[in-house]
Amino acid sequence: MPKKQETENPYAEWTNSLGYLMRTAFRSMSRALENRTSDHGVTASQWHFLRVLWMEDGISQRELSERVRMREPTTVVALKRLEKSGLVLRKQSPDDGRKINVYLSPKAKRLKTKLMPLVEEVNELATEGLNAEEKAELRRLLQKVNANLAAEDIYPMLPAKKR
Amino acid sequence: MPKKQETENPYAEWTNSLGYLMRTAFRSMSRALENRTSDHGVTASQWHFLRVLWMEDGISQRELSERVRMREPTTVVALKRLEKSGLVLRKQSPDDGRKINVYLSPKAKRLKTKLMPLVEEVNELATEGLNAEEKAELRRLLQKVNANLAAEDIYPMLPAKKR
DNA sequence: TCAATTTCATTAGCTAGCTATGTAAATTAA
DNA sequence: TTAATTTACATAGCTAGCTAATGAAATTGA
Repeated sequence: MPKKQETENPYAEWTNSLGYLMRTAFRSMSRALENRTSDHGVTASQWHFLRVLWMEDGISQRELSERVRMREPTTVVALKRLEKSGLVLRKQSPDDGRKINVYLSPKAKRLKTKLMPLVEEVNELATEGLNAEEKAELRRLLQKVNANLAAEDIYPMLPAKKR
Repeated sequence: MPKKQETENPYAEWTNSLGYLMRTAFRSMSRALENRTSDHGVTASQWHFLRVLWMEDGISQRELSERVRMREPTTVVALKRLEKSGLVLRKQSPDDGRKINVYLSPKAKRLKTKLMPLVEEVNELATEGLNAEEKAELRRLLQKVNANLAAEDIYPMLPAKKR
């Protein structure tokens, strides 16, 4: 164990823990994002669902859950709110009566061009002072962490084969 | 912009976003942690508060909020639950009638030796396959992100001067 | 010295996650 | 071809975050 910093900074030990760093980084990013998107009536959580739908409009709720890596009840509740604010429509699948497909409203599609720059802004703020290699390295390392934890996680890592 | 991977993986675009990676990494770690600590009646959220108190027993609720970087109402509610499960005691400060100091119970102090290895296990699982330099780099980059976002965040970065 | 301001904790009420459980449609198997 | 199983969604009830507003003690300042 290197003990170099500890005398300078009494908090170094636990502010250096991966869990602490993840938690604070995630919450700070969420807050920064929501500060910007809330003017358009979109929360940080909703943003994650919308981003997937902008890529794959019309997928089922189950598929959507897998994409955002949230459990089904979380998705159900999130979609109810998105539906209430007129951003998505839910239609029963004609092929399979169990499935409900989720579609973006025109309003939600228009929002994409407004929201994307805001998110870009947050990403740039978050990675300010990092060069291109460092930014790529951060992503790579986080993906590795995700892959490592996927073993005991809910869904297989994407791109997912149907299990 | 390198476009190498995009043709291989249709999800590469948004699964590469910093917000997505942070969110999934944080939630996966929380779940992995809670899977292990729940046997001892401790949630992932409570863990963060306990860890600070193991370092600085007897600090005020406000100070505790700053350390874990959560808002005061979040801390109040978390402490109520910790108090109810017999892990902390809250005593009004004799010096300042507004302050409430938070103390660990003997039970909570004993828990430290049981919980620390579990958390260590999660950290190792999360960073499996990364060498020492990569682990250090991940921490360094996350700290940089935290520092960048601190500007529009709630509390000044630690170690904090009293503001 | 006492009125105004600041600080610390709290409450109320909201969104967002989770697990456990239920229900109906589709699929599998007897 | 009907009974059992699986799949997809929903509901209930919980913890954990947040903002806004309230209350009470301490501090400031006229």
